[in-house]
Amino acid sequence: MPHHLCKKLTQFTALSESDRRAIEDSISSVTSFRAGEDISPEGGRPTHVRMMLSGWARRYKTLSTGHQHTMAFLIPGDLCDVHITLLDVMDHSIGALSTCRVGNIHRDALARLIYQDGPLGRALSWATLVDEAILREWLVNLGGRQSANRLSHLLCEMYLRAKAVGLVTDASFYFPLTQGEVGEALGISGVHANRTIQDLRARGWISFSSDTVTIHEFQALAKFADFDPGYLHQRGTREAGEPLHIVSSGGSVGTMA
Amino acid sequence: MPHHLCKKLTQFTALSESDRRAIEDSISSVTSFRAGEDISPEGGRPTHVRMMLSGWARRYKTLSTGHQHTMAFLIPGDLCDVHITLLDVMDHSIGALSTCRVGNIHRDALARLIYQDGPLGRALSWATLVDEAILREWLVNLGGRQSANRLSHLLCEMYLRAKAVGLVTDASFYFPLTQGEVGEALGISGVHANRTIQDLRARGWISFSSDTVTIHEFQALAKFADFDPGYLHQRGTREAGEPLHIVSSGGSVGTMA
DNA sequence: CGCAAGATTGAAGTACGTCAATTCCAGTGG
DNA sequence: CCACTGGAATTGACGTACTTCAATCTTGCG
Repeated sequence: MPHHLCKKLTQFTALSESDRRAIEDSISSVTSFRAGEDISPEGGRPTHVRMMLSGWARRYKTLSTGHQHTMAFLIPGDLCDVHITLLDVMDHSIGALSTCRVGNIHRDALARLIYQDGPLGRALSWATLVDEAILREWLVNLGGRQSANRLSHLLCEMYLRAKAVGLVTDASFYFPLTQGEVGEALGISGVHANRTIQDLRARGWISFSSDTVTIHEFQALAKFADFDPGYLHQRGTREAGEPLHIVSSGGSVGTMA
Repeated sequence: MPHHLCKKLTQFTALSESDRRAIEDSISSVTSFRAGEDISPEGGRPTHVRMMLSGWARRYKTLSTGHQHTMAFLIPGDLCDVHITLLDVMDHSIGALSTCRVGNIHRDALARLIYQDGPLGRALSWATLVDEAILREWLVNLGGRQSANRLSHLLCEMYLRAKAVGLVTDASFYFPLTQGEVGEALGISGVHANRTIQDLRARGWISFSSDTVTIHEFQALAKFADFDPGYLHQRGTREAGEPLHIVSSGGSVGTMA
């Protein structure tokens, strides 16, 4: 069932049927979590790497003040604890933001896949490096922009990432976060997250309904956020001037099929 | 000459003489840069990975507003562009903060070292994962603490990292940054960086003289910063309750040999 | 000695935090 | 069908950490 991971990896390279099966076969079991539960706690020594099958999760740390800071959002197709193939101890936690199902892959099994010489190994390494690039971009986003631009940037990223695994329909995608959780990712308080969301909503660029965001004006959002999709290293977003998502001519990318 | 890298890797695993020679032999040339010069520009497609031999550098991005944000400091023993073994295009820049010498390693040569099955390959992968852990910690630092605590955290980290490669003498180490550059890493203005530094100086925890910092009270600094060295995954800082650097009893760690 | 870059200081503005009250809304039980 | 409930969203008022601008002072260095 790991459609999403395969779809994601396809951005980097073509996968053979046996590669797909190798991923499939590496999943030894599937576990479900409810919103708020820890999938993998800080200080733990997990023997298995998790693959997100459905739902959203977050990578976070808790400070001694009690504040929690989210470092990454994990959506279907993302791998959780890849580094524990070498690093033994979790230096942060993984928590479920919604009901979610995760596939468990033994660390040795993943190590065999990722360190093998071939398309699959390189594709998995690529995915890990992209995760790191995303982390760098979050750091810059946090350090260099103010809240409204920051939120715009986050939404642009999640939109493209969701799209890459086929989870965007009519410019809308599942977005199960409370405003407080948005704040924990942007480094702002829940109250200010609310005001920031209202700002973007008043501009007509986005709207929410229950657990779903809709991006009405991707262009405007991207420009406002100074969003350059290059860091996602998606096929077509960076190579030799073929701007797939950011186009200077008119037309809302958000409404593309 | 890559003493520093070898010393760093030794934290993770013992290296054989042939491993050391393999690293040594992989360096095809050495280049020097002056402060302010770009070692590797954003958008570039470098064929070589750089290894810091001497001096300090930074990993940074430039926003459209002109603001630059530093995502990492690179000191002797650090590798610069490891991800370009797979990611082709640099999505950020590497810039020299002081005069520095870097060794050039062809991306294919590094790939052979890092993807090989054995202690050296695992040690290099470990170093890459630690860099990522540092990045996560910076994100949390930026998002969750205010400037004085943030600066304290940064100084604690750089102190331990410098120490790990043998660059700390009597609680002092080379620190060639201007206050403006400190600000670019902490996400604050140069003016505020100045006031923040004065704060820590007034508390008697640190002092500067020309290009050198001295950490007078590592303990106090670490406590103030809520600094937990676990993320550095250094030998002895995390495993089975043997707190090497953070001890609850008295005595300045900063003055240890 | 003199210059330029960086460090320092002051004053005034702004983005965001905190606290606390109110409203909204989905789910639950009667 | 409705009243009840708890969590989340929203709003207002006020405090504060930081920014910006601009002046002055230090320091390294040719």
